[in-house]
Amino acid sequence: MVDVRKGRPGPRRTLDEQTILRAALALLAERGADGVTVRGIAARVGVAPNAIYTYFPDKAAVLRGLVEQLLGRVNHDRFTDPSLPWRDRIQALALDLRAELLTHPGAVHLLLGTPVRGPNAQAVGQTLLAILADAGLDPDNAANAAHLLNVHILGSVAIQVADIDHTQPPTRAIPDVQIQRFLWGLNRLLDGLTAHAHTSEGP
Amino acid sequence: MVDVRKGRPGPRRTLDEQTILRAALALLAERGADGVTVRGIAARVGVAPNAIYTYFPDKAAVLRGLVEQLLGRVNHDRFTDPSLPWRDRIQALALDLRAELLTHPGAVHLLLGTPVRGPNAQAVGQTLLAILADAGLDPDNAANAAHLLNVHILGSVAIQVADIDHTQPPTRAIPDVQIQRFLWGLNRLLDGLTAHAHTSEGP
DNA sequence: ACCTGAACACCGTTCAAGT
DNA sequence: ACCTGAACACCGTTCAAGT
Repeated sequence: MVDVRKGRPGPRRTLDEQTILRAALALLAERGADGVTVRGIAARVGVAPNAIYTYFPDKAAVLRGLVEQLLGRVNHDRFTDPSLPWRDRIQALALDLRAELLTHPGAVHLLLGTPVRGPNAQAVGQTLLAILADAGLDPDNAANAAHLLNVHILGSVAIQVADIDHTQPPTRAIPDVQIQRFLWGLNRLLDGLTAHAHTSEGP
Repeated sequence: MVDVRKGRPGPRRTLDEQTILRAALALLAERGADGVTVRGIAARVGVAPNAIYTYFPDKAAVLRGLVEQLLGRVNHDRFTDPSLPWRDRIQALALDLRAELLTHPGAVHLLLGTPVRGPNAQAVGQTLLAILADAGLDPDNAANAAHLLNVHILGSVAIQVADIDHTQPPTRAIPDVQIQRFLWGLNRLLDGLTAHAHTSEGP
């Protein structure tokens, strides 16, 4: 693909950030959060362990990139249509995020262990804020509500994952009770937001 | 202090579970979650690393004990008095738990990384259920609500801790904004529970 | 600039042995 | 039963060196 002049070795440019992050994501899926290892990633892409440090300053940076990659897989643009009821849109977005996090066991621990400030994270946050504005919340309340929803989604998944684990990654059995509890809580929460939005604005 | 007969070494019984857990708690306070190490605990109590395995089967068991120890420090009995408004009691309990978790940075990651099923954890859960029953929730709804509150408390603290870190453990600066957001969310949530309790029981 | 080999300072855990 | 010394199979990260 790229030009290979005559000498073989030297700066071979076999890697890039995306390749590393893909390997990390695969490792996360296969071996869980503890399986995401600098040495493991390096081995998977066929390189010496310290070669990773050419692309990332340290492991924490790799994990931040991994989380970003994960959030990029959530298509939040689907929920911007203001003609749909805002409750439905938030519920759908919450379910999507939850599902994406549950697909990669241990991803939540990364989410909760690393400050999430990348572009994809902000994009999801903006979508959420827009929906909440449609719901009639002023900016301050919308910010609080977005944080509250974040807490509920991440907290729910984290606790669910903590209670399972011990088993192999291919735990695909979908616990129906868990999703019911998640939705029950989400709806109580949205009830509370509705009530607050009504008291905030006049009759 | 203890009797030293003639031969010095042998089964010296210098340790017990409590001593180990106290050392682990100190380590958690001083060095954060990653600082809680089998070797570190052993060094702190003056013993070879593998001596710990006489009292705990593995590190995970030590962490479970540590979390239990932590939950034991929350005096939830104070909030059983049914003459006080249930909202106030839940709020006080939530603030207590939150404060206890924030006192030991990294404790939340242990809470979220390990299934919590010990007696102290169950006791806190029972107190919460009792208050929710006083609020007029039937057992099913009370169980869901207790879980929801759990999620909010643990999730809030986890996100807050994740956004700080990087600094030394003695970060005692109390962020006022964080507690306001925590209470705002908690109150939205309680609003939602109130609304649901009213629709559940007749007029 | 990009990669490797070797090393450093750590981990959790196990095993054989001593008392 | 309780503890130690030594070892195993790992970590993340750094450093000097090669191209």
